[in-house]
Amino acid sequence: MRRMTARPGNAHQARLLTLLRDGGPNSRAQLGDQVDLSRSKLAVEVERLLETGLVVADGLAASRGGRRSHNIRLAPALRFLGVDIGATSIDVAVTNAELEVLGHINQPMDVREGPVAVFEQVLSMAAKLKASGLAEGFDGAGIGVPGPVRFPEGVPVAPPIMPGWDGFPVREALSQDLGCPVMVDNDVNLMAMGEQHAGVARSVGDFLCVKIGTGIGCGIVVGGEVYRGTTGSAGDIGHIQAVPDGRPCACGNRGCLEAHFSGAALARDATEAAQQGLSEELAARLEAAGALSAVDVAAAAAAGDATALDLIREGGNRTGQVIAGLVSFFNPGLVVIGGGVTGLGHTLLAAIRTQVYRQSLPLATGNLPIVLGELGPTAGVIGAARLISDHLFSPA
Amino acid sequence: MRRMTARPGNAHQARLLTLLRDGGPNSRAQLGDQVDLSRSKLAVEVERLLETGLVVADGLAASRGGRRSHNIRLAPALRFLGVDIGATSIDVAVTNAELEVLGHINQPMDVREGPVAVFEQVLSMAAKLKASGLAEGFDGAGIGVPGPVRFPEGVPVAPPIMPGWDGFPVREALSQDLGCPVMVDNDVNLMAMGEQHAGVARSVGDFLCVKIGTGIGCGIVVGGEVYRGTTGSAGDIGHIQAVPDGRPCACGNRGCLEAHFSGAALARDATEAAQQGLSEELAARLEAAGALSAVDVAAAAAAGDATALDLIREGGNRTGQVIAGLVSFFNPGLVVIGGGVTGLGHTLLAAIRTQVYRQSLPLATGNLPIVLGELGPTAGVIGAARLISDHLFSPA
DNA sequence: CGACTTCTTCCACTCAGAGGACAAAGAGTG
DNA sequence: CACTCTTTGTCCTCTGAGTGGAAGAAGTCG
Repeated sequence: MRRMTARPGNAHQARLLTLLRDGGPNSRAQLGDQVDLSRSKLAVEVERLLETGLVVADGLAASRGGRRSHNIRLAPALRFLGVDIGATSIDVAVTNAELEVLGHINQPMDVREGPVAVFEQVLSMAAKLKASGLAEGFDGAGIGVPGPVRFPEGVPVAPPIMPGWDGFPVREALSQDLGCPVMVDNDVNLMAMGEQHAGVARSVGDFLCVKIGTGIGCGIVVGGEVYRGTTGSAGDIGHIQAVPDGRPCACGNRGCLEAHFSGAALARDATEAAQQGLSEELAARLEAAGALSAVDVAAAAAAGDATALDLIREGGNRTGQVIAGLVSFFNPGLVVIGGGVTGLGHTLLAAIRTQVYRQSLPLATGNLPIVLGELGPTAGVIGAARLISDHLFSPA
Repeated sequence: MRRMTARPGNAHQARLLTLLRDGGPNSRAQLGDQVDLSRSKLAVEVERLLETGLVVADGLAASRGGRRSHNIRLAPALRFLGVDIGATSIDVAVTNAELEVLGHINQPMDVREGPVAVFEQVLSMAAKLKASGLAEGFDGAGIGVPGPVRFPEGVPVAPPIMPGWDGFPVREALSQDLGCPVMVDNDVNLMAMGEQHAGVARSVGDFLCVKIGTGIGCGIVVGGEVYRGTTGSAGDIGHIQAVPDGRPCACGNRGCLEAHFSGAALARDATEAAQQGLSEELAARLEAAGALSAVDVAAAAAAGDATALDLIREGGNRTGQVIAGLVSFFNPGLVVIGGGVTGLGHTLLAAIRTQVYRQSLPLATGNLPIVLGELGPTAGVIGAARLISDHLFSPA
């Protein structure tokens, strides 16, 4: 089939597309209730959208007490590709125009293998999804990378954990290979957009989304929009000092949050504890697997291992201290905790909450929910799909 | 004279008013270059503004090579009142519609005397300005208070250093007394707006404005707009933990930045040092005045007193640490340091810069100026005038 | 003085959008 | 089933915002 070529011709059409995306199939009448346009105007714009093929008729709606309305919906053949490149694995998903995930695959891979190898992998994963009959082609793709991005150009800048990616024209290259429009953003920002679109952050205007994975980052949403900072490095909280004169960090400083708590730090601490004989549980796992990861710590904690729980609590305290500072500064309406370590679950959450509620002022914490992300690994890919759909559903 | 009653009738007129406010008198042709409207449309809107009296003719402009243009400007009789209520003093100023300060008076007063006493004082200061012939009345007033504000209603909420102000209807009360529209905001936000309008932050979209006075606060500007947070307490960085298990703070926690460095903390430290005989300079000043303030420390430092310099450096380090965290998080394009302690000047600035440049990542600090505010005590009142003019120059 | 620019006004024309009238299609009622 | 009432969709007219061209007014420059 011919892929999506049209774009909304004006702001009204763009608004209608987003309503259909976020609210699913809808009747003209219901749309009219939401957009504050005259019926005639609405009819004209819907007609134009139908002509472009972005929107199709979808049967009759139930009666609301009078004549039944004809439903319309976004073209069911539209497909978006959501790609979430993590430090150690890649998530790729296909969604329809309503951003529902139709297929999702995950594959371990180290970003440090460089952009060429990574994108080869991404393309083969995308091909696999296509081959399974979920899509005949892609109308757009959103890509998340684990480092700062110059957003308008879609190019990673000075990514500490991604040597070889600096300045690589991700957007352009992938747009070529996939043959569709592409947008690139920091993975944390995409997670925030995902939780905003389909997760816990619906209907919250200003919130923070802290992602604890191999590193630690924070998505910042202001007035419903992701804030990226002057150079695209906003939310880079992994290198905030959490412990004065603490551990040396890869960045050259000491005591960075990331050096004391993150997937990588946790694995290292656990290994050390196991070798020192502090925990039989962890030692057994180390023996079995040859190396420990955050997942092992989570499992050990779930099994009641005191050392593992201590590690998590300790890390949660550190993280909570930093978040407390951010809460005082930013006064968000919600804090979402997500990322690979969500498996650490409520032990971690409790530690973070304790610190934040203790250290920040009541006015800021009074009505501040601190919750785990709802979408897990799909947050990133949904956010990626959302990113490209926001782009494509805005006037050209 | 009759005060300003009209408001711009549409977004075009609002835009023209702001252009005239920020750019001074201007010809129709020059305005046309900036607004992307057809000449005819522009002429119509200007005509309407002239009818309302908000704008008046102002002679002929210089020729740009052809027929000379007729200048127009904002009504010269328009007057805004800018009020900046600090913890220990009150600033009141009158500005014209271009937000130029025509008169400015300052009077010491403790906010803790409560809103009634303070506003009595404010009104008498405003009356004094009026009596000196600078204004026949006020078309609007902006008020800054040293604590969080529920912005839409213009009401202070839970202000720690302002007992008796919680919930006081500042906006409504002053609007009654002054007989003109009033807007209320946190003093730090107003300082940020002032520096943005007429100071160092012109043409910067995203920046932080750290005010170190009796307390410490931070104005946050995102995309040219002040960000106030969910409950109006954004930027309240005085109670971020700067020293683990540090000094007890009035808020109930330990180690808050404000407890270790602020006008109040500095005065206390200096007094202590003087009493312990660590500094002859400070001891002499204590003897002479009976008490020490931040100003004394600044003077002693200027005179080369080692103890005073140490105090400033120490405080700068602490503040710099906190700011470094904020820079990593927020990735601003500029950091402005202002407030009462600007007298501490470059010693303080150097200490802050050192910390920030050392602790934050290069991508965030690479092109990040950290500078002292340019406007000193007028930043607040200019920001206040800007606040109300933004309000009045927007469509009703 | 004449040629060329720039500024301003006037006017005809286009077009988005509102809103009313009316027809179509359903629900509810006796 | 006949009737009324409601909701939906379409058509048509009207208004007002805005554009762009033409022409006059008021300059500059050689």
